[in-house]
Amino acid sequence: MQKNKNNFFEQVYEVVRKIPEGKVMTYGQIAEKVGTKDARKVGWALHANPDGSDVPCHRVVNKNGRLAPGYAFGGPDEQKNRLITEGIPFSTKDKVDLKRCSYEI
DNA sequence: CTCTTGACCATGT
DNA sequence: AACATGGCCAAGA
Repeated sequence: MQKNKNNFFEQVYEVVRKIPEGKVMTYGQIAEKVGTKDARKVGWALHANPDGSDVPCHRVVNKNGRLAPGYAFGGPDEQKNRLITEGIPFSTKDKVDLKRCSYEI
């Protein structure tokens, strides 16, 4: 067993990994779930996260339903495309319909 | 240890 | 709606 020096990462990854298909989670929500109030840490954790692994970062959006333009893995188009492919409803062209896909804890 | 940056959030103008 | 500021917290240089 390894020492969870990055327990925060582990928790974030775990939560994000558990997001079902067709649902998205906000940074603030994940932040609370991992026991913090700072959504920034969540965003930082995902950025420091080994993308392409088991963490579907594209299912993680901010509170405004906004994605991460320019800082995502391949661009907002890619993320949007993925979300649509996963079956995520969109409220607008660049925003996710949190009313329909908010995954509650 | 100090300073800067950051995939956020809330409020004010 | 867009821009600016403050807050919180952790990592990188």
